[in-house]
Amino acid sequence: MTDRTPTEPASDFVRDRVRADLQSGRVKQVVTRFPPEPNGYLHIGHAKAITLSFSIAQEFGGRCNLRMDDTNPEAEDQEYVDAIMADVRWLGFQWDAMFYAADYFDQLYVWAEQLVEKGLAYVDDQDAETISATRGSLTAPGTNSPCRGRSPAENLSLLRGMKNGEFADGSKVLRAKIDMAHSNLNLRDPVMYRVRRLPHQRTGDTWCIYPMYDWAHGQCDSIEGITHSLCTLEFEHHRPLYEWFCDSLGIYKPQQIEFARLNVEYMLTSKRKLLLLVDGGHVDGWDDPRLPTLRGLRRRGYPPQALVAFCKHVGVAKVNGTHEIGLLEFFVRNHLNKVAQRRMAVLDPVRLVIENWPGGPDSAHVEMVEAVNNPEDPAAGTRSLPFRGELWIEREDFLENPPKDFYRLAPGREVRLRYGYFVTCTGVDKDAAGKVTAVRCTYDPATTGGNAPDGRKVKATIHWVSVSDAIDAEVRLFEHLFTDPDPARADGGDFLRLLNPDSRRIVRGKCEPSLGEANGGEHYQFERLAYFYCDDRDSTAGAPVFHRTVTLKDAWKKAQKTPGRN
RNA sequence: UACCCCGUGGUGUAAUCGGUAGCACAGCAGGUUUUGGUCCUGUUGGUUCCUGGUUCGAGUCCAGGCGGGGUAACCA
Repeated sequence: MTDRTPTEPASDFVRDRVRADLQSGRVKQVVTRFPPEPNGYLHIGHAKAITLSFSIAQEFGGRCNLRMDDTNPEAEDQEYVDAIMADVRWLGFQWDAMFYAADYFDQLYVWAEQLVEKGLAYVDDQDAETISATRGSLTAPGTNSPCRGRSPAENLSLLRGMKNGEFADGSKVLRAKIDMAHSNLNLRDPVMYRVRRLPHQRTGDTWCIYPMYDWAHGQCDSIEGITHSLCTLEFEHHRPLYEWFCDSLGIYKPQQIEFARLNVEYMLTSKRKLLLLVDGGHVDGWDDPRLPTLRGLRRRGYPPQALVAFCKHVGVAKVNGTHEIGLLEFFVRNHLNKVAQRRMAVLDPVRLVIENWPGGPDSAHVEMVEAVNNPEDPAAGTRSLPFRGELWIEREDFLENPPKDFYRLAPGREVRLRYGYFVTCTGVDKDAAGKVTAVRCTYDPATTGGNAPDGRKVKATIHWVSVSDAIDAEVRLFEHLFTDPDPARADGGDFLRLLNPDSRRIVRGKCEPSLGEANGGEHYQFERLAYFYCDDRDSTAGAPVFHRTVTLKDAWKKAQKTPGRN
């Protein structure tokens, strides 16, 4: 951690434990770690684990390592290692040290021989199916392998043979000798090493035997002096084995503490399901803005600070629950409100014609108006915008027959064009089908900048963009990827049926000219609409692409939906 | 039908050694406002899963139920 100043620790069962260990003297300096397997991309669930381990170290003045749990070369790849490092940094965390489980393969092997010599591990010739079949079931005990009685000497020579490549892949495994009838299936002689002739991204062809998770994880933690090994609930049953290995080896034994993984409505974090979405072409890739991957959320425009604030806020417990997506969105809006510059853009344009504009609506007469960049941040300054006799306004900001509580534009009604003038609707043009093609109005030249010298009020202020100055931009409007808040509920591949067909809608927006210079990676608020992120992948010079991050709260729209349904 | 973990308003979480159930989001109602945003104020929701026990006093301790989750890869 870069900042080692202890901050105010929150209160939860993990921190209570850490505090107690510090007080009792069992632990002098807290050391945690984040141990991803480099076989996939990080998602919001990992963000919680990362935030937890890193911030606990930070709060208690300790250290936190990043460790690649690369014990199975099958699906692991350097590409993922790089992506994971980048994502952790993006969240704003810096590890004190970076390690790889593969760095400990030599030590692990030495320890394996020790266990063999102690008679606590043996080489089994049975194949995978047999081992699985003899493990018993949840309710029935397993049965001993015929190889279980081999002598330490024979096991040692067999183990060396495995290591030296004398046996075919899958023909032999090293197993811990514990108890085939144990109620915890993880203790029914778990496999420690398998023979697998695969090049490892870090150790190359050095090894043809690779350690299993259980045989590696605790010892890696031990070597690094991890004091609190935080992991998710499904590893609870592994803790006894984690401790059995450390105890049998007589090495330092870290404290494993399990917590509930993060679940958020409308989001899926299962690696397998995410893979199905990507491989099935249901999304554009691992960084699709609709995905809960960190890379996806980044392109959606979710600021890392908001993600971390959310993760800290939800806390940590042992109950498996699901968070409302609204809470996450609250943190996103909360952050963006303070940092995003405001701009005007019209996404569903209809023409507003100012009949009394000097020289006529389509005259070259133009006036520059000053607009505030961010009312929450005076330092963001102002910009000027061209105002003319023909403007684009949002189609939904005009209603020919408005309900009583609609106070935007309607025949005879006066509203303010933000930073521009007060305009009064004088009529409407429609096509043969009855669709509004233009809204007509007159403006009050005395209301420059949107200020009425006589102090009269208008109920609404609407946004606009000058027709002849507008730039077109591709705008991608995202919604939840699924129609059901709990897509994981559907088992198998069924969750694909819950995909929201409207999760991405692409429109051409009419944007104020300054948006032509938007750069990838920038966050904006399009006033009265939503927060948008200028995509750094698809935007090109002068042709920005905007991603809707999250809409602004909309009291009007909500009022429309709730009372009479919608 | 084995073992392990868990059970506090709609959601998530808090409550020093047992001592009034708090916070955030959401909801609702006002106020401010050149964004129906932000901000400010007020406010509705809980028999702390149930039953019994210990105690002056139980969300907290004990017992028994009920409910939810997890676990049977040569994956992690």
